Amino acid sequence: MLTVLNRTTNDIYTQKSKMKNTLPINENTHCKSCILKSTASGTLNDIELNEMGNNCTEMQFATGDNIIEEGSKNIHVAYIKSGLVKIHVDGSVRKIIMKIVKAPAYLCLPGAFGDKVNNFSVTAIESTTVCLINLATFKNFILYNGDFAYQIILDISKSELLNLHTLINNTQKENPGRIASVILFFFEYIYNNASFILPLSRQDLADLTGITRESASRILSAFVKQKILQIEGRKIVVLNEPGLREISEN
Amino acid sequence: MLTVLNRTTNDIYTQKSKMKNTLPINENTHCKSCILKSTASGTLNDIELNEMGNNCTEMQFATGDNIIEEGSKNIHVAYIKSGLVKIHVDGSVRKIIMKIVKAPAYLCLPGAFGDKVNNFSVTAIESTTVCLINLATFKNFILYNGDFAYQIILDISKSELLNLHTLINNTQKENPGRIASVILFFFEYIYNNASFILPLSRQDLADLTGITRESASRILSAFVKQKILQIEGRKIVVLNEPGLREISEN
DNA sequence: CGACTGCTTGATGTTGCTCAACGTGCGTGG
DNA sequence: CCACGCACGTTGAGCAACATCAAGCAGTCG
Repeated sequence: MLTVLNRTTNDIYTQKSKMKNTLPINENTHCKSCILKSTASGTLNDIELNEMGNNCTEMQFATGDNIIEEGSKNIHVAYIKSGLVKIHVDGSVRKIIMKIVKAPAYLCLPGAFGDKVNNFSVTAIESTTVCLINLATFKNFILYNGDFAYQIILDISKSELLNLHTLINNTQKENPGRIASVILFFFEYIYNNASFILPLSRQDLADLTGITRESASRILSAFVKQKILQIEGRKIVVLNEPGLREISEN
Repeated sequence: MLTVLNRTTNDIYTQKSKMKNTLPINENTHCKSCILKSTASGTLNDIELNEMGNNCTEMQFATGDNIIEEGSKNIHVAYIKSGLVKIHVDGSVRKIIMKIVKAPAYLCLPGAFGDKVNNFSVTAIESTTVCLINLATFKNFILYNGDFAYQIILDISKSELLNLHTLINNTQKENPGRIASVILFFFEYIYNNASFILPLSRQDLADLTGITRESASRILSAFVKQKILQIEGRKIVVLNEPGLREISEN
């Protein structure tokens, strides 16, 4: 059963392996010695960790690679050990980027349990390492290890409170405020540095904030004119953080 | 410990009992015989149900009564047995109604576990019966009953997938589409009837869709002119459902 | 009766989308 | 190799959608 599952996992990813750089690193991962364990996995004992190792595939994705495809069957829980991804829905007319998630984190846990198929696509926006854990194995840990279950609930809860901010950001603010918030998010939360390379195109930035590409571009230009930002392609330097913060709060 | 908790619960609600009609119905609720149990509670055995009964207060709220106040300390899990509520955040400038929740349902589970204080206010918009369950008791069920934990995770997951629709509704649609979606929501999901009394003011409708009171009013008037709706105060009759659906899909 | 709340409608200004033009870099195929 | 299509980025002009401001109306409560 375990090996079969592992093979299934591989099959899926070898079938569509026109992707470059997308290779399983380790089919029988040694979760026991993993130093990037989630808080939840920290509650597992050696036997459970061994079982997790037997039912988990670690994979490496390059920038732009598709990690999870919307509509595909839901047989894993994805945990990102390192890297950065975007979670998005690609509608016919417009795309929406739901959020940017940095490692370490579980991806779309509510999606994994709420539905049989994936509700979102996930794409790497930096080089990213992912553990794909067999959903049945994961469910067993929830059923038989209360501490694990509790940590998972905490994890989902916290991530949902963050979603609230996205919703407020995208419904209550004018466009410059939305862009400012996203810039601050990367500054403070992702890179913790006033100077960084934005891992998103202008189109992505627009999809993340629910505005058009043109508006996003114009707003960035305006920020440069106001000496709030310095921009060179995707390289951004925040020159006036208080100013940016004021705009983000509208 | 159990009785102390129960007394604490009561204290909170007697202190602020300028509210009319807000009375604990039953301090030692007989959860065992409750026919409105949640799926999660269905996994509890008699001993656990008895413990839940000892740590849970059932209360009745009238329309307009505040059930949970934003910023208050988080010591219960709220479960609505019957009725209808709005979950909202009252900002200084604007209010946001996050969503409308009908019984039976747990309220803001992610809020209960993700933070020490409540992130939202909850207000009854129809006569509503609520069970307030001691948070520590609830946590124990998660820790020691895997089936319960799993059901709670399913519950949170499904509710979060619904939140996605809210987000899409409020970011991807123009104002008439948002209003149309809300009308359809009450028609199909809440009342299952083309004719109903909207339990929201125009202001609430605006806060729920992220638009202004005036716009909401104008859009409703337009729908009447187009013979899509018939409106008399808060009474709404859907005359042209396909038309409404088309607008809601933009 | 006046004060107040909830609702509606009109006039006006602003925001931001759409359309369009133009430039750039990249990959593909002749 | 160049020509071409294509995604990305920037900027301008015009227009539709909305918010804001303002006025007025009906119902309610003290």
